Amino acid sequence: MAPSSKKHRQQLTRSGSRQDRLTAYLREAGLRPTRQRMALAALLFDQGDRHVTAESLYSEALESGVKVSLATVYNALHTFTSKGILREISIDSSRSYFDTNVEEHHHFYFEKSGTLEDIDQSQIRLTRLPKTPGGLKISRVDVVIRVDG
Amino acid sequence: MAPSSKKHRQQLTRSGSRQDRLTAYLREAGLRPTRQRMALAALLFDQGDRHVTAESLYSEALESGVKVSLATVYNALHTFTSKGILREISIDSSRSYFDTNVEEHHHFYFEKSGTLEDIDQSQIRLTRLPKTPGGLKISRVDVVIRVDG
DNA sequence: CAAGCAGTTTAGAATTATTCTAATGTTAGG
DNA sequence: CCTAACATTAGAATAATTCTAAACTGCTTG
Repeated sequence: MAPSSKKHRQQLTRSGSRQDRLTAYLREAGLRPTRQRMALAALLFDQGDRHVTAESLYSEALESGVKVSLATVYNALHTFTSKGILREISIDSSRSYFDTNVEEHHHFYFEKSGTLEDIDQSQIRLTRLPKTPGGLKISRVDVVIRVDG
Repeated sequence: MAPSSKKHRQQLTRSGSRQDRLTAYLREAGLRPTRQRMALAALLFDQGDRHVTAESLYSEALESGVKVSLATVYNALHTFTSKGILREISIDSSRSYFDTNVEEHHHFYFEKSGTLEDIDQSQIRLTRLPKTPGGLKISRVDVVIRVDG
């Protein structure tokens, strides 16, 4: 027997510190916590660091019974990125990844599987960066180590 | 008055150390020096280090009166890359660049203009690379410094 | 140097990834 | 509750790239 929608909502709210945390997270980023965003945020942020593509997240969402369109997934990923709660990584012209780790860090790229793995910033020492042309400000430094496997 | 085809060919051959060099270059790479490849190779390799996209090279070819199709440009770029005389760089999911500099080196990426500039390997000191997972072999390390200009 | 085959080129169709559009739905504030 | 601002959606549109199958050409052989 299915719980009444009221009871169900209450359960969600009660067991909801997770929901509440996500809501707060989106709000802090200046985003309205809509159903779709909440569902996607749950998939993204409830399981440690992740690297997703629009398609992979879309599939996951469908599998877990969340009703969203692919356009919404693209929207959410870009919006999240512009608000700083995701980071976009482009390895291959055919694929753009979104990384839930927004700290300064780097990546291993596994050529065969096409997957990424984070490398903590402390694991790589970049000394002697060259002067930027015209003294332009560096907005980001990405190191990608491609490995054959 | 147009030169006879024989004379023309002779001229090309005579003034042709450039042509000959390109022919040799393609041959060494294991490629047949066809008209289209020669024309594209001339555009690519006769003017120092370059960063082109398929579209940009295609435009150049058309402007300089070379008859090639876009498909051929893609073909040539990928073939050249697989033979090691070009190097592919993906900065942005929407654009793939081909770099005539195939030495180990790195890049500045100018976010506003969407252009690249080489950074000699000696200009960056990468110390303490992390161990690769499973001891996998590193096939390449790319450092991209994005600058805001 | 003619013949033929493997490797190339081509136009256009097909595919893939992503963005746009405009209509509809939802959230949050008063 | 009402409403304005913001989000979502399906489907069309766009952009970059790849595929296909037919025509062509460089190169080796006879």
